[in-house]
Amino acid sequence: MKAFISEHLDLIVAQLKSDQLLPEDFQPRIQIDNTKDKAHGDLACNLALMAAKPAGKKPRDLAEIIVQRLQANTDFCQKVSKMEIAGPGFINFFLSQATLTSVVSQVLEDEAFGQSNVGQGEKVQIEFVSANPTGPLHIGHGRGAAVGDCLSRLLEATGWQVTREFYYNDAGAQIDNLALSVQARAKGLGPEDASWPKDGYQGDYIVDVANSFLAGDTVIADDQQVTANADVNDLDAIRRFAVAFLRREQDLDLKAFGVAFDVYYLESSLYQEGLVEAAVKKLIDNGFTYEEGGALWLRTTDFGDDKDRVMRKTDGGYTYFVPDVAYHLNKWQRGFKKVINEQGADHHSTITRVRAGLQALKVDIPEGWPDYVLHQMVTVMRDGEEVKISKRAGSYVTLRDLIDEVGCDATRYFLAARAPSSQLTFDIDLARSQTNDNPVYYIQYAHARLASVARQAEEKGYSWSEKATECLAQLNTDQEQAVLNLLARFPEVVKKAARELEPHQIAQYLRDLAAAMHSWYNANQFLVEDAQVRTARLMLAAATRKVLAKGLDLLGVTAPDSM
RNA sequence: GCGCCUAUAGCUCAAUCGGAUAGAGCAACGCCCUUCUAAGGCGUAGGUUGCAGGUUCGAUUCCUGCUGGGCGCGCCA
Repeated sequence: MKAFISEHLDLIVAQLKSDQLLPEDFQPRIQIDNTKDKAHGDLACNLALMAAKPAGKKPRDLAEIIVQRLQANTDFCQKVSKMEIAGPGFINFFLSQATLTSVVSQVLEDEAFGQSNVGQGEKVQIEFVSANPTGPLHIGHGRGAAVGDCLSRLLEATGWQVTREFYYNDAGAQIDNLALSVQARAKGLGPEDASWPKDGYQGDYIVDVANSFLAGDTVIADDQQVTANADVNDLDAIRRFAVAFLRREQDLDLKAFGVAFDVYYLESSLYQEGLVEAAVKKLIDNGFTYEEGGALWLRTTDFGDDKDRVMRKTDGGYTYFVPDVAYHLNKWQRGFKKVINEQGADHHSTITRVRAGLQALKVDIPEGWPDYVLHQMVTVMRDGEEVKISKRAGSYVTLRDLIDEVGCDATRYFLAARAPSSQLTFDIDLARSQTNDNPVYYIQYAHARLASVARQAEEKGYSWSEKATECLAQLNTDQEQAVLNLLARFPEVVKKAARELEPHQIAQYLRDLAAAMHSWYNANQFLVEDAQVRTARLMLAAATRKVLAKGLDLLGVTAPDSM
């Protein structure tokens, strides 16, 4: 509908230009907004405000001219029943009843309602979580999982071909530390012993890994199968087993969270396939490196960094961002013109380095590539006190804890319902309480109520057809109009959330829609005697239920038929 | 010291690439279950949008400078 009005306004602008009321070079970005206040109609436009100065007229006078010309168009007036000039010069559009209710049949008939083709089938890769296999996933990973998966769903809904990818370091110093820690536990040592590895992982899960290793267990993860040989002196075997064990554990957590990946990418494979060496050679050949103090440096300051960065340490090993550059070159070469990295804001300093490295490769990668979505830190509260997140201390709140205590739906909703750029306080006590403090229940309850209405309509033999559009004129209460307006907004909300990479906009929308539904439910009885009214309400109820379910699905939250 | 994020009602958060009177939930108070699920609804109260400037018809939004909070600033990842 916005597009419809926008097209007509474009025509008006063209007319005004040819009538010399507007300068030829005037290029307005015509903005059609949803109104906050119903008194302002359904949609509002600021064209007269934008064009007033170029036209040399008062905004309200110009608005008057625009409205007159629109009123001359009968096609337009069929869809827009009334126009008003308001405030400094807004033009408010009141949609006709037929226009307002048309969304009901759209929703009921179009299984793809809300979807669009903005992405035009282009490939996009979303890398998220990417936790190292040194322990169970913590709540920060949970936020990454929730946001990353919702972004994936949003982009799928807007016509992109999405690859979900998980990258992990299976070979670095932290993995050595992991292996040493497991070995120490296998030998019966604890953190209190003198020979306990320096900075060893102290969490209880290390004991589990050690016991499983000693028991000769077999674990399967990421298409690899590892059987423990129970030899506490075989550090290499311990390393392989520990990585597989923890990867399996992480995958079970992610599965319980409703998140699945298409690709698991191992840092070690970058070395095995020579991609790191190839990238380094290219950087050297391109002249962006120099040797100093026995190390090899990349001149990242050429690309906006505040100082140059070491690529190859004096011990011959590469610093972490070098394989990162090789990895992203590989992403590019796999044909991903659009890549989104969802990661914790504590790693934001890598962005400049990776982008600098990619530019220095000189392979025509665009300057701002790839995109990043950074989520801020999550603070966990329990019993009114902050629970510290520390991977090495082993006393952090795991994603598994949350899923077990709070439930998958509520956890996903809480972690995705806030802007990623905002810090998040996760109050476990609040989230796990079975009271109505929990906003996800509010939305799910709206869905369950509508499902219940549908059941009872069926029991009473109140059948209806999706084609009964003539009944829709009966939808004239304030509450029904509010629901209709919100339903019509759904496609643009999905598009906007996808464009701005902000899943929380969906959560916000769903809350609004649920609120409108609950108000309606309380104000109007659905299963009334009047067949016309009843059918209209059942149709709107079915459409609302469908959109609630679609929205919840974008968040990865279930839409229960009863609660 | 430098970089990124952030500051909105008592609390947790929204606010459409700058729009009209800044909105929800929780907490507080008052109502509504003989009616399709009260995990609900209706109403009241609650604000100098951290501070000071600037840009403009219009600023929570953009710019500058302060102040407070978080994260980062390693030949760790």
